[in-house]
Amino acid sequence: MRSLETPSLRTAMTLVTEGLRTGELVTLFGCCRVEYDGRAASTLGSGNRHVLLKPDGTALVHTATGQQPVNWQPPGCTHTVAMDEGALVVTSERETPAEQLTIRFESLEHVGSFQVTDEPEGVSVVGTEADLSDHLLENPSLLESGFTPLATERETTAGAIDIYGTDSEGRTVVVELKRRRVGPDAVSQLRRYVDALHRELHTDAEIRGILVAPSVTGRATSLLEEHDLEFVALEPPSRDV
Amino acid sequence: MRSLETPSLRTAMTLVTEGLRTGELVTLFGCCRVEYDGRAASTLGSGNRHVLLKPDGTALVHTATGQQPVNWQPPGCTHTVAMDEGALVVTSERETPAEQLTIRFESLEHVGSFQVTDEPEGVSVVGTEADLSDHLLENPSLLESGFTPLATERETTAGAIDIYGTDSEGRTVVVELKRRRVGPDAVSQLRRYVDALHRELHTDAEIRGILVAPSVTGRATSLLEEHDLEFVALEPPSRDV
DNA sequence: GTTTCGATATCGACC
DNA sequence: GGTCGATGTCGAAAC
Repeated sequence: MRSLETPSLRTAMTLVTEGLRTGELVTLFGCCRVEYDGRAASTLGSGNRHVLLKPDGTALVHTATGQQPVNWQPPGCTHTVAMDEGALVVTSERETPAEQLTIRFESLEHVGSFQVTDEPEGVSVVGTEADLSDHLLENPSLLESGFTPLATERETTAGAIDIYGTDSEGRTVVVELKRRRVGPDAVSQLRRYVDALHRELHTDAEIRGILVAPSVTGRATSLLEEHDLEFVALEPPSRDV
Repeated sequence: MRSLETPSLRTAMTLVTEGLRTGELVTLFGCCRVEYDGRAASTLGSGNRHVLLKPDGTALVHTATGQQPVNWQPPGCTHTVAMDEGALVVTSERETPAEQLTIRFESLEHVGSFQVTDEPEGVSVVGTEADLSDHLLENPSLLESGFTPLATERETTAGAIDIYGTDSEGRTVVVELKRRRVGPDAVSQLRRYVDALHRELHTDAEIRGILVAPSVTGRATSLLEEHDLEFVALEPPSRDV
């Protein structure tokens, strides 16, 4: 680990170069301009920002506000650093798609380079759609009495159905799960699966489509009624509600 | 600006407390465990991570890999710092929805606090869907000869139509724009708008639905044909293609 | 590689 | 505050 307060740009360049070479995580804070050109294009005028360069090729530029970086480059990019016309220029670029991020520092308040230990295990998240699926498969009556799940991720030409099964009267049931409140997009998704199943099964028999989520918006409710689809309110498990 | 190498946890707490109080951007690098509980729940074992606390209440926890933070808290949260059982504990929490992020440092390699100047102007991005819309409105024949735009963001019960107009034969045209390659979701969106317009106009006359994007996936192409919708290939402008 | 869909999506606009 | 749709969405899994 090495860290420098108010370094000269040239000194910082040496530290950043060495940090990138040895696979460390590099941070910079200072006054810079940023330009991006690739899938879109953007420019950002001079100001103080925090820059994070990861050993996997990720680059992030953060201002004082917002969860998202104001500019970034995804993993797999190549970081380079150089002096140009008195400025410290950090570039991060990739091909496919061709895009380039250029950060031009005119002054620096801090630069650091840090060794990151391997992650022993990743983050484990509870409360996802997969958990909701498990919960429902273990307790099919949460959907309705007599529901029998037959398959998960059942493939159709329109995509994979979350849960596929039958109801107490033997009708086919298509279940689409969402871990949070749903809008029109989820209704359309469910409808595509029901339509696809009608075609594939070559049947005139009723196929029920049921959207399972904590709640539903008004416009989505209208869409559900319009297409004879149903809604069952169900929260993801393992939440301290 | 203040910056400390391998600070004691207690010294770091003082610097972080002061940085949060004065509205500075605070960074920490060290060995920590992270827990989150709220919309979902997650745990992350011990390891070296980079933590960024913004004056707007954003918290970000980054590992060596990935563009996205491994844990985070959105803007508007309240950051607090305290010592607990020999560890430096940073918490970030909010209500509505109730969620809390807890970062427990057992050691620190660096802590810093930086003043961020106001952004004189934000980032300006070129190549968005709005640019594609402007481009098409200025050159309607890019869609097809004889196309006449009548409105943008025309409201329907299903949502707003990107561009609404008529073709050379006076038929109503619904245009849905996407700045990048489209999948089935965009086709469903266009279909909802065309259906809504049929109902609202109380007409049996043909309404054409045209999806405009750089390209389209196979399954989306099938969906387009299935519902008698059309596709026109068009790139967003201002890209150096 | 492409395609598809989930996400603690985030973000902005509008109501 | 809720709703809706865009995003340089990101990320993973299936193919």
